[in-house]
Amino acid sequence: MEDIDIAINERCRDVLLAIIEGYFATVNPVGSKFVSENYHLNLSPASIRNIMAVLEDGGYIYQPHFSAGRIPTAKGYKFYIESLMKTEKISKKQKETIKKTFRLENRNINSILHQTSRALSDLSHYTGIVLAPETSLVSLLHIEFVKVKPNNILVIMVFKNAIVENRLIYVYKDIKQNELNRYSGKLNEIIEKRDCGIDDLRDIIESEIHDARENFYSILNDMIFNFTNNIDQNMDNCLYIGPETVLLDEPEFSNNEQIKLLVKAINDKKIIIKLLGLTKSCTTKRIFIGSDAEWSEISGLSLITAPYLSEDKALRGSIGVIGPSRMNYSQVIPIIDFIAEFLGEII
Amino acid sequence: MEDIDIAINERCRDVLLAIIEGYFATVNPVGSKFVSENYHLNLSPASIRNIMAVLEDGGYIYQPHFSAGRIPTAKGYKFYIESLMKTEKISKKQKETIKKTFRLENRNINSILHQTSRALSDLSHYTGIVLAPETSLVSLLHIEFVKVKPNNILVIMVFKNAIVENRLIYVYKDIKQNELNRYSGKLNEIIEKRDCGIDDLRDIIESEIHDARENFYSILNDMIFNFTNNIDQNMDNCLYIGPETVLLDEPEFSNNEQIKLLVKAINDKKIIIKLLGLTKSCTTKRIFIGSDAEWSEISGLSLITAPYLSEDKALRGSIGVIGPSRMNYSQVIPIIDFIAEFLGEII
DNA sequence: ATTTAGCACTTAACTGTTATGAGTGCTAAA
DNA sequence: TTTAGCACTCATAACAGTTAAGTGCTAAAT
Repeated sequence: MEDIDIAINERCRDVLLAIIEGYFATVNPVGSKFVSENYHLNLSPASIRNIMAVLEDGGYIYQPHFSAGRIPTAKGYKFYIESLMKTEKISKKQKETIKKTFRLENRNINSILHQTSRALSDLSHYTGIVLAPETSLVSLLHIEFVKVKPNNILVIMVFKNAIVENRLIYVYKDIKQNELNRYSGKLNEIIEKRDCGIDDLRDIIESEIHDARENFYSILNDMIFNFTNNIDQNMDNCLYIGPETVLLDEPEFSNNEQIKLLVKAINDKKIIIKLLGLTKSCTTKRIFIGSDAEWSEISGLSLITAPYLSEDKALRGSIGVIGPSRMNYSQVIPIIDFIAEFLGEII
Repeated sequence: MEDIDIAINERCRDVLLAIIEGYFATVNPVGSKFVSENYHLNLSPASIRNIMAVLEDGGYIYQPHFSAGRIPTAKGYKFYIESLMKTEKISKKQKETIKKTFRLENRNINSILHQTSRALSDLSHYTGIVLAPETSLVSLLHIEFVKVKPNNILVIMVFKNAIVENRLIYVYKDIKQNELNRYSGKLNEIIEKRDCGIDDLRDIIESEIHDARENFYSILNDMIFNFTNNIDQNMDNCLYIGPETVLLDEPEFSNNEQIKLLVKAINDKKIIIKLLGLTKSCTTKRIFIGSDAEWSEISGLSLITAPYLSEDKALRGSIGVIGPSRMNYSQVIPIIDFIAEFLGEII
């Protein structure tokens, strides 16, 4: 299985490009005759076969069975994307259309992310995904305690990026709303004075408000414990996935087992979160190709991801598109790049 | 296609029961010989064939092709569930286990609903779904305005059922946090005095606070417009669906097209919301069987739903389980009933 | 030194035939 | 009223044969 290191000359590149484009067009293994007839390389099938043998040694293409044509491998796709493909620039008009699809007024972050995943799906015609930014590190803007019923207090925390999180907590001693207001007032004072995240706040409280009542401590403990503890739970909410059913109709998923793998791969949010998470901390886009080292679970699918970053750099997440490996990279990649940038601007 | 009205006597019932149970066990069309040999009805295959012909005329069973055994129809399943099946009671021990799976402390409603869908999935071994209760009709408990940045105000509304909703709105005139606090203080006074939902509040404001500044009106207008306008959007969030991939491995979905239909049916949330919505306003459970009048899109699947109702009757939603039509109704139904009741208690 | 034509070979996919087995409906006997 | 017997239908699997696509290799041509 180890690829032989081969020198890829001009002719090799041409043939590889022809195979990849031919495969994109027909979704069938591409043979030497087909390349010779449809791409004006001025080479006979026999010559092309020779070159194909070289490309196969190099690990760029493979044969599904002995007497079949060739199909690009993950390595082949990567080479294509990096070196062979001509990226189409996204037109100004298209940019305007994208911007229009976001109704910007009166939005909470939830619906922006939702809308982003839809925009990605609509424009790429594949499945758009959006990983929400982490909130745990963002500074707090406002805290509110609301007594819902005896012993039940709703803790609402507003972060500087307008994200609102809330938890209902149970306290053993009943506390009046008035008293709760005093607590929250005190905390908001602290927050206003200095920039602090949820963990910082806890430290500050411990070191500064020694005279606080016990209640106060227990509420805060519960609150923070709960927040940090529920992150894992919230992971589900953090992922916005567009319609996966469009992928089902792609010709490579005509086989029974392939379909099941596809559905399972997309429903296995853990893996997708892992892959998108890898991108989140990058500065540039990444491409995962099915059966690749990083995404070995399924072949035939590709995931293109790009990070986004809010202007104040407090918010960091990533977006992506899942499609068949033979998707139209030259169109999809600029769309993702643009939407990632645009999303960074508006959040 | 019209079913002939037939009298179902004791023997018919026995044979139908045998066919249904046989089909559940083997997932294959059930023939007369099989029934005769495996169920001690003391009848020869030939007699059973005669009875089968009657059941087929009545529309309770059908043949996939001429020389095949019989499979229950939707009508057959319904008759089985209503008249033939012995419902297993859920044991006290099982009840305890269910209760334990809910960690009750420090929860927001989101995670409770999430957990419910998981519990449904785990216990039934199929796909659990939960439709969140409508919030638009619930009374308000608390309102808060937080200035996020110039011209951007975050509106947070807490309802009496501890549900928190928030929207970021844009206002043309910049308002200081102090002034916002005065506004929210005023609104909270009103809310405290009388029970009112979001629409009521608007009416009260219009008729009572004539001296309010223009800003105040415009904020409120935006806020309420946005809330009522975004309900449709939020529908997506309202549905919690358990793992659908478990259904893929059921033997009836071995065929290519069937799998696609299955995935599409489950991903088409509109239909599921419609079906669950039908149940929400009912007082008792309902069962939808695939290819039925109400759920014609897919055959082979069944949806069992039950409404839940909070103690104060303010919250009304529904839960359900999607599984193959030959699922173990006698076990799944009591589980759903119990969880629906339990969920009503804890929210 | 390349390139290519020619040829033998491999494989998947399709075709047609046949056999098998499961299950039926009907009729006549018990 | 029940059942044994029989002719019939249809799906499925197995088998052999054919076709078409595509390959690798070698020897001839450029």
